[in-house]
Amino acid sequence: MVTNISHQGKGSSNSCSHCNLKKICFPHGLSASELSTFESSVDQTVKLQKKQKLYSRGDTLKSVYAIKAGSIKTYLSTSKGQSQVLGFHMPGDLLGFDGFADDTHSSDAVAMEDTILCELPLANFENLCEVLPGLRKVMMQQVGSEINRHHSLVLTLGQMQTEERLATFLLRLSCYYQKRGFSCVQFNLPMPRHDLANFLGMAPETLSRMFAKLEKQQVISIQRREVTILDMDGLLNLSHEMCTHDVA
Amino acid sequence: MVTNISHQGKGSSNSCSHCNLKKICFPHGLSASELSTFESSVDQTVKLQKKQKLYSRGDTLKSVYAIKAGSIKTYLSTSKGQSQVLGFHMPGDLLGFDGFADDTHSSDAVAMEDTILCELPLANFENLCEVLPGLRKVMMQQVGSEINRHHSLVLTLGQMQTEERLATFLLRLSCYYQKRGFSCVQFNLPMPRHDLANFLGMAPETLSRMFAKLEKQQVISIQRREVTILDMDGLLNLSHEMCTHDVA
DNA sequence: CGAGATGTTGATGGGCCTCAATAGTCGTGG
DNA sequence: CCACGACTATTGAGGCCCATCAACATCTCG
Repeated sequence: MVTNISHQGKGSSNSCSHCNLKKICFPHGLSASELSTFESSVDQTVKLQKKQKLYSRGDTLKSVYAIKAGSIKTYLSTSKGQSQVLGFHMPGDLLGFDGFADDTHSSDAVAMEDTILCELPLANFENLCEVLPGLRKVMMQQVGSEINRHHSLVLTLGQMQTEERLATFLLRLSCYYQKRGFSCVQFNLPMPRHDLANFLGMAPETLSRMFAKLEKQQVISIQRREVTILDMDGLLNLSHEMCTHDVA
Repeated sequence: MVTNISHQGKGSSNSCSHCNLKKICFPHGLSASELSTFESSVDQTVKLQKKQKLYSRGDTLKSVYAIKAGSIKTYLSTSKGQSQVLGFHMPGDLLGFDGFADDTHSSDAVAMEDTILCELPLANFENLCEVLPGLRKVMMQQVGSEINRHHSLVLTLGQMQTEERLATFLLRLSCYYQKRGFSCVQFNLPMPRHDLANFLGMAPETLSRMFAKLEKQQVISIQRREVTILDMDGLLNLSHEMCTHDVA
């Protein structure tokens, strides 16, 4: 269960209307009056240290979370000790939809680095849906985006070879950063090789070899976790996919 | 676009309160009064012939659908002509969540046999969410279930070997039929080998070999599309997974 | 500095894809 | 009723992609 999580009450920093993520986070699409109603219900901030869990499989769904800073990895575990990374989540992303089916989380969420999240308790959320039509719309959009991301991941894992999986991932990450105002040709991988390989359904050694292969083709250059895309068209050509979806 | 679809107005047969699927479909969890409000908005029935499409990638989201009879396959296509089956949907299942992100369908849906669906226009849906708290709850549950199914599929494709994928699939299908009151040890595969192999991320030949392998181990018997599970524990042992999720 | 975590590179084998041929099934029409 | 072709499914042979094992290099941090 969740223990040792640092909760703290609402402070001046916890104002959606002044948050620099408001265009991609929860409040996206809410009117000014709706927003003021909304932000008064986001009554807590959660702080996690690196490797600390936000929730585990089987935990009761208590809140929906938005990442304010840091990053979160979600994953499933099997009875045999295997695991599958489901996604890497960054500022502006929402977490907790995995618990909607039966109010119980079906996956695990852990902080990849020190992370701050905004917490919207489920009871507040349901009340807000009653009075804020815009929030219902936003929620359905967010849920739809999550489903689309899963679809893309299934396509990647089911049909692509390892090189194409990596190329596709890099392109999505590039788009993802671009949307948030960062460079789309140079960025850092927020996760270790081990996690990325697992996410992409391959062995870490294979991932390393594919990075080397892309470097040799002069499509990218990578040092440790810093990626530079040298040939965007080449990368697109390897991935056979338009860059239309969010990163998963 | 969708053409040649047979729409017909509401008739006596289109009553949710008398539908034998009401426990697993949309109305699940609605009160009696909510249900009567709800069913007056499900104003059409859609009939599809085998191989006819319900919607295609890029179509505007107009309605959410519930399958009344028949079965629907959803899939993604790539620019290279590849495709990935996302799911096989049967009576009581809902369709259309893939369009919530931007009111545009991101996948294709086609009838695997002659199929009848109940149609809930999006405008009605949004109005109903305004007045029916139970509907919002049900929708979030359904969406959560869909997300959980995707999670399981990602795990299957990302981590399992072909034999384990098939065993897991058969177990989920077994649970699925059991929930609907059918036999969990003998049932028919509603899809051809080609589609099932694609869904499970393997070549049709590999799928055929895995069926043969399971037969040789006397875990199942299969003739054409009729499956009989001979050794449920053996199947569970091969799949390394509890049977807790709906079939995808 | 030393230990553990992280990442790279090489050698080897196996799981599964591909290609090909055969068999079985279904729908259609003579 | 059966013949025919199209579709679906099975089975075999060969080879490649990638997992595994192992060794080494690099980085992080107490």
